[in-house]
Amino acid sequence: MARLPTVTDVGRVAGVSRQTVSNVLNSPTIVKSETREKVQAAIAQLGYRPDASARRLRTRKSSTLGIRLDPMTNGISGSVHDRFLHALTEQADERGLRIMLFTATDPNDEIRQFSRMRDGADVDAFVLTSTFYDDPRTEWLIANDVPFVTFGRPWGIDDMNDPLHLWVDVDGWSGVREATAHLLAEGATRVAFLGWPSHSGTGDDRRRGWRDAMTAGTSLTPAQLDELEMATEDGVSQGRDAIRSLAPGSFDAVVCVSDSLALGAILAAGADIPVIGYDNTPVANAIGLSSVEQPLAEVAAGALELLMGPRGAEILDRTTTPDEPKHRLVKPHLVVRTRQLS
Amino acid sequence: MARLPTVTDVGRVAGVSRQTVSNVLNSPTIVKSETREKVQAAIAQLGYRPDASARRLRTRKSSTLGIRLDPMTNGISGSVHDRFLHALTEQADERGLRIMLFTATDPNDEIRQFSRMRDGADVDAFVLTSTFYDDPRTEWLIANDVPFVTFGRPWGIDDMNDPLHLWVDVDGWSGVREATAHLLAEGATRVAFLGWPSHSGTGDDRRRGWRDAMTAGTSLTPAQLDELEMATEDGVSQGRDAIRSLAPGSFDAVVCVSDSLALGAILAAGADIPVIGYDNTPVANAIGLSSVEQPLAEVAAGALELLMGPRGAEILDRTTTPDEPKHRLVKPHLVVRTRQLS
DNA sequence: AGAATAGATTTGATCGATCAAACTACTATG
DNA sequence: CATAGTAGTTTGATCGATCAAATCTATTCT
Repeated sequence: MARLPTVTDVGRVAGVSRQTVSNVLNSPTIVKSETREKVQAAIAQLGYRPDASARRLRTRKSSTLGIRLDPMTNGISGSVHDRFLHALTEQADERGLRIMLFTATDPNDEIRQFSRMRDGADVDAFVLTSTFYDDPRTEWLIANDVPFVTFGRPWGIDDMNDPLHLWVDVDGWSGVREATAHLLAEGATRVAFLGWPSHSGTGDDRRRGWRDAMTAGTSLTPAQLDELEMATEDGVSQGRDAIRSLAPGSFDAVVCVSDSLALGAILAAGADIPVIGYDNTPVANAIGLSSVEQPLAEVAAGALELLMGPRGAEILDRTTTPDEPKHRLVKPHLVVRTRQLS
Repeated sequence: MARLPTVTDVGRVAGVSRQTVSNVLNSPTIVKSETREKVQAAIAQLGYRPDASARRLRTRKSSTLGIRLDPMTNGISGSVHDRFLHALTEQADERGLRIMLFTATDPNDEIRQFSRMRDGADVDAFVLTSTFYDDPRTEWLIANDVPFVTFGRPWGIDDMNDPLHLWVDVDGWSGVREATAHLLAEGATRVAFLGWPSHSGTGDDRRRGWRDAMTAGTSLTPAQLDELEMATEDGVSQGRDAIRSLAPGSFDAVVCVSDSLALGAILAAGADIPVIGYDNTPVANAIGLSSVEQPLAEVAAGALELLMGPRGAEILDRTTTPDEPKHRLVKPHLVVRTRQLS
């Protein structure tokens, strides 16, 4: 196969220099429009594409985002990460960015990967998912001046407004609150909450949503709410066991922090008790489980906007752009379904 | 932040030339071991990492594989792609390759993306998933001399042994045959098959597995088998409706081409009828559904082996390596569970 | 001893693009 | 009229690595 055309080839055909070709590509406004058209015709004629590696070498930008591919420990909810990744890839492409994957066994390994990819000039920025308390990854990235954005807010309280930490998150509080209110409006009076143990920021946030809705919509006392509140690790059988441990008749509906737990709740509680899950996974769709849907396309768009500004095609240096917003909280919405199962 | 060290910097510290440093990295054997150690010490001391863009520009290799991220139209079975991607990323990393994602709306759009990424020297090779009859993508890649491997065999009969088309696939015939034989061994006599309409190569292959097992393990006539065979689009409700259309008592077990269909079958057939699914998705695990597990790590390893040879770190030109194997069929295995549902 | 050979390392050129500065042609200004 | 200014374009240098060929050194052969 013949050598691919270069800027020089295009220039020769168009009767201009290589730099003018480069200008047509990168700063079209400074080129006389007549010349620009000649060059564009030559580009089309030769089927020219800029060589990504050469451009990256010169500009010191890779136009690539790194993102860790989670191992599928999440079970059913893995599709959330998957859908987010898809949305991110699509929208990044529109902005001229590529997505590069990596894996890591634990946070420290992940930091090692950051270092590798960063030093190799492989990526310009990282997108992190599943942040947690005192996340060492974000500390490292900030300390080493590597641009990044997280899907998930920083859960150490002080960090929420750290201008160096860009984040997008879904307002789980609002989502669970809406789900709970929906159940109350449908006639439930004692909505149980099936959540995660409280070391999870995300879980605590969703729990507050349930508690606030219950406090506002019922006359139950805090102590009574405590009895409706359960915490367990994620999983179908864990959900089932948790609901079985409740006294029958002590609750008439359940809100869960995940579809896995919700599926377990359905199995234990039977057809008469309405259940609402979280994440709107394919399973929820399959069995007719109402669930809180995270607007992942919006999250992806938000992440890119924080990194690149509303329209740009370049990663901004956040230390020099104090006016840009630093975080974004998007609202999920409840998808109501009628049960197909049991 | 200080400029990152280059080969020249390393050479200065080690007291050798830049090319020797390069040799230590790329052809360690030609460097005297004493010198090699000095250079390696300098590399460690400076924390040197080769610049990926510079290397790629010079070598004309990106050390990157492109893979399309499927939209989650697959519902429950999306996790298969996800797990494959994870295994691929991990093993590619071990071989010094990175994985770059892209999306496409249809096969022609995908071809356009191939062209873009290829011309930009962004990727060296592609990994394709979900091949189908007369796939235009593989034709294009072969015609344009772009290395690739597919997860899924080419379903046009002549193509199966095309030495230019590298492929890995899971032996669905064997998986479904094993599943069917298992049900027969457990006492079933009339195992129904819930498959896809016959324009799908994968589906046909799995159907043959069931038919062969039934022919070998029962004395049912072909006409009787026809009555146990169903075809429908994928989905839980489709599976449920298909099973409901069978006369009750006309079957005593079901094998399905997917976990989605299997879940539908369970809902329709009730607790007494054993059902086996395919893909071993998180849902199967959650509800205690037996299912055929695809060994995706093996598939990923096989894909890389076909592209790069058993140990290499470079993509081979398959036109010049007639001795390397061109495809690989891996055997899935049945995961037996006891039902947790209904 | 002198030449040939292999082993180890260095030097110059190059990959394809962009940056920075220089140049050209033409207009505006005192 | 000469000088400065500006828009548009070109030339030389550079990013960091590897390739190809040259150089140097030690060893072997006739």
